[in-house]
This record gives sequence, C-alpha cells and structure tokens, in this order.
Amino acid sequence: MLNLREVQAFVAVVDAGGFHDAAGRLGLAQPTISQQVKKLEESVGARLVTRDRSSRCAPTASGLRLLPIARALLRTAARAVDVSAGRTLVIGACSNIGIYILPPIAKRFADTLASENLPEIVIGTNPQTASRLAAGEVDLAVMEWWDARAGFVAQTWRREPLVLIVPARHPWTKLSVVPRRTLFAAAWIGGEPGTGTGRLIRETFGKAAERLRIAMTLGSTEAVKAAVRAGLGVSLVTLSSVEQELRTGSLCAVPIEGAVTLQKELVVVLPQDVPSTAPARAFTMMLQTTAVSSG
Amino acid sequence: MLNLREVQAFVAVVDAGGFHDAAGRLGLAQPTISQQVKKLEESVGARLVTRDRSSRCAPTASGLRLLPIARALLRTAARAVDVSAGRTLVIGACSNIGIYILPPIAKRFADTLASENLPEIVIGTNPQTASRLAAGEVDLAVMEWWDARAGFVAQTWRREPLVLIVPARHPWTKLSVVPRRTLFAAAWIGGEPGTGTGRLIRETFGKAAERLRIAMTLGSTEAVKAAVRAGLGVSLVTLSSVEQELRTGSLCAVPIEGAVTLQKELVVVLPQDVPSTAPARAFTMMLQTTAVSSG
DNA sequence: ACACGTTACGGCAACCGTAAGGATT
DNA sequence: AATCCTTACGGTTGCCGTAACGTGT
Repeated sequence: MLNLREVQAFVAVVDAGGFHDAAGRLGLAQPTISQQVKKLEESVGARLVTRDRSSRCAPTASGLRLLPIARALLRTAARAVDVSAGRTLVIGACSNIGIYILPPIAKRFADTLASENLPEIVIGTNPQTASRLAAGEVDLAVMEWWDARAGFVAQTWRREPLVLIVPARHPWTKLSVVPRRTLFAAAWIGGEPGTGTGRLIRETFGKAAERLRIAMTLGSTEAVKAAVRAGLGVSLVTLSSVEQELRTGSLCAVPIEGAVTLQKELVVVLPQDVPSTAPARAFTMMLQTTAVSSG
Repeated sequence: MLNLREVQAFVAVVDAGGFHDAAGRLGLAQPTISQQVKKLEESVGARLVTRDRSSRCAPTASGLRLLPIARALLRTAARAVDVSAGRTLVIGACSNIGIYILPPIAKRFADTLASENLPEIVIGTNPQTASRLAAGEVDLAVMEWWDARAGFVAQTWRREPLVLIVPARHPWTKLSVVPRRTLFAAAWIGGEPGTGTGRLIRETFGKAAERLRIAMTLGSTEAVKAAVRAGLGVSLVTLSSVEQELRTGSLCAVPIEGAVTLQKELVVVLPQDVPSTAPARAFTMMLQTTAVSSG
C-alpha cells in the first residue's frame, strides 16, 4: 500500500527541484525527504528522480508517468477530508458560466450565509468539468451541456440567450435583421469546443448550417470577443459574456432573420446516491431562486 | 495526511458489511480494523459507519460522501505502482469498440509478445472513458468520439462503417435502397449517448434529420439489437457489432438512398507529456498496423 | 451463550530528527 | 570551502496482534 506522505515528498522534490527545498516546503528535515523518496522508489520498484547535484532534480521516465497520478492522489486525499466532514462547496463550471454568471451568485451566497469565504469555483472547459464531476473533484457542476449518464442527476437551471456579435460599425449593424443566407456566408469564430453551441446551431438551422464556415476556433470567450472586435469574423456567444461590450458599444448584437432567438439550457448536475453537503444543498436552493430566463 | 490503509479498512467494512468480515478480507485482526476506522474517523472529524450489531454496518451520510472518493483513491494508488514501474497496459474503450473490435487485436497483441496475460480493457461509455483517461486510470483510450482538449493527443485509427439494421423479413429488406423520406419516418432505436452517432447523422443528413424520431434510447448495443430484432424500430450501428447477426440473418443491413455510407472515425487518445510505457507503445504500434478502413 | 465491536496492553517496525560522510562545483 | 544528497543512529510514535471486556440477540 502506497504511503501518501512519501508521495507528497516525491511531488515536493519535483516541484522544488531539490530535496533540500522540498524539505523546507514541507517543514521536514532534509534527510527525511531522502528516506521518503527512497522508500517510495522501493515501493514502486523504479527510480523516480535523478539526483543531479549541479542542476535541478528532474523526474525520470517512471517519475513522469507517476507524477500526474501522484498529484491526483494528493488532491483527492486533501478533498476527501473536507467532503466527508461536509464542509466543502466546490462548484465546477465551464468557463463562460464560471466567469460571467456564477461570481455574483456566489457572492450573494456568501453574503446570505454571512460567510467569509466564497464557494470555490473550479473553472474549466465543459468536458473538463464533466471529468471533475465524475472524479468527485467537485460537489456540483453548472454546465452548458451535459449528456445524460448514469450516476448523476441533471436539472435545467435557466435558459441563457445567445447573441450574434459583430464588430462596431459592421455592415450588419445597419440591417434590421440578418438574412440566413448572409449569415452562413460570413466567417465565423468558433468558441470553446464541447459546449454544444455547434449542436445547437445545427438543430436550429438544420441543413443550412452545413454551409457555415468556421474561420478559426479559439479556446476562450475572451479570445473570441477580441477576434470579432478585430474584424476577423462574427460569432455566437452567450449574452451574459458580452453585456459589458454591448453597453460600451465595442461589440454589437444583431438579430437573425425570422426572429430566431437561440437559447442554451444551462444545467446543474449532481452525483446521484451521494448525500449533498449542507453548503451544496444551500447553494442548489439559491440557484433555484435564480432559475429564471435572463432573456 | 490521510492514511490509505485506513481508507482501505473503511471501504472493506462497507463492502463486507461488518468489521469482522472486513478483517478477514484484508487478512488483519478484527481489532485492527476497529482502530483504523476509528483513526480515519478522527482524521476527517466525522463518524463514517454505523455500528449496528443486529444488521449490516452501513455508511453514514459522511461515509457515503467519502465512499466514492475513497474507492477512487485506492484504485489510483494501486495503479500508481504499475504505472511507474512501466508494466501496465490498461486500455479504455467505449463499449462498442471494447466488446466487438478490440478483443481479437488484444489477443493478437498478447500472442505477439508471447505474453500470458492480455492487456486489461476497461469498458465504459464514451464519456466515462474520457473521464478515465483524464483521471489517469487508463494508459490510452480507443473511442468513437473525442473532443479535442488540451493535454492529450488523438489520432484517427480507422473508419468504421455504420449500417442501418432492420429485423429479418422487414419490408425494407425488399427495397434496393431505403428512401430518406421513409428512413426518417420510421421509429428509431437510439444507442449509447455520447458516442457522436446523433451528431454524425445530423452532419450527414442535415435538416432532414430533424424529423428523425427516436422511439427509445438504450444503453448498450446488445439492447439495441434485441429491440430491433423484436421489431420495435430500426437503428444505425457499427458494422463490427452486427457481423454475427448479419451472417445468421437474424438482422438485415439495408442500404440508404444515395449510396450514403456513414462512417465513424475511431480515434486513439493518449496523454501528452507523459512517457508511454513499453507495452502501451507496442500496442499503439500494433494498432497502426490495423489502421485500415475495414469497409 | 454467542456474535460482534471496543478497549487495554505489549512488542515491533516505521518515522523523523540530529550528526557525520561523500561527492561535485 | 560550500552545497547538496546519503548514511548512520537513537528516541519517539504508530501499527498490529493477543487478550479481556461490553453489549445486544
């Protein structure tokens, strides 16, 4: 059976780049680190770090393979304590929601509880968030897209409108509506993959959407907004992520022919058969009170 | 810092339903289990199991929350040893691939190496497999659908044809091709979600696919085949999963109007920046030699 | 009386610190 | 000489077993 203290020592050595600094970081004597790493190496039957006196201690190939697993072990172990004690609220959120929608709600939540500390919001891509939920790294997740899978319960939280954004003084801003033909002929900027926006477009426009041309795909909504602002193309983003820009006029939202209002269903996902912690229940309750369409 | 032996004792008590049996299972004395669980409970600051003399020891609410995390810890710790020693090959695969395509290849792989033991194939849904890869629970994954995400490299392995299956003596078996209009009017049986088949259908048929009516969604291809055989509807499945049934005639594959041959790209996904183990490299090489279209 | 978990206690191993040793710059 | 890791050694802690004890069936 692996010993987590030894694992911790190993990770500290890699991070600190040496046994001496690792000891300082963990508040232990340096020979202790030597012992712990040595013992771990005996446990796994392989050398894990090179002892290079001149430069930093680097992990070996075995060490590199172990490293991500070691970090996951330590993260999980640290969280296990909080989870079982019931004093934890880690919310997983895909970036758009975590950046633009959740923070004010989290603040209000902290105010309501007269609590000093905000709930922790772990932001990632939509698929990353799904992984974290499955791995038990987060208590609940607020996502743009969730494919039903066993062991979890999902409920629609609210509907978030999507808006077609173009740069200021774009020709389309002079149109009352953008015709579909024009729409799909333009250069599009794609956002973070796995959020279901592409799926939503295909469902809404059907075959016509096949002609849609994605000029570039960017990893974050901030990058998408910058690209649109620079005139590289148009994009479809959640309203909440561009409210600021629409007010200042640096970006413009233009209506689509046929009064098509695209909406994305945001969902709250929880693990099934696992009792929620008190904070998680309270937060889910608070989400219910804001479970209105923001459109 | 959590102690994994204590975690192991806790899980064993829950699984065995009592301290006595848990001790037997772990090869320890029963009072040792009492001590370990007690110490773990002190570490996390909460009671984890009820000591009910009359019936089975049940986990408390805290215990239930801890349980999935505890199991994950033990799984990961057990695997950490094999991974760092470099003697592991755990292949994640979504069910279709893992059941119908990989086993013969895995067998050939074991033969080539003159190895006694087959590589372990962990079968799950497509999203589950993605989670396991992200959590480091598998060395590589063979999947039906992968959305590019940072930290992993994916390569197309081969193209797997999809066939439209209907029961024996279905009216469509008398047609030379099935017209699209007819196609989308039928009752469809949906397979495991998250495999991208729906996406593929929408991409291929565009707007016409909107009319597609999913009569029921089932979790496994075996269930889908049974439903189709029972005349509950038609479905679109990978060729390899119905080769047996097509030969015996219990199911029929019918061509679609316009000689549309739907193909699904199977991909091999590996973690980036982590040196592969020797078996993993060898298996990836073997996959390359079978990287042909099977159509 | 029996089954099961808890408490008590003792031996042994493991852990961690201090101090000394070796190697490289 | 200085830095850094390793080895050696001793005190303390923790782990696990046996034995005795409580308690509910």
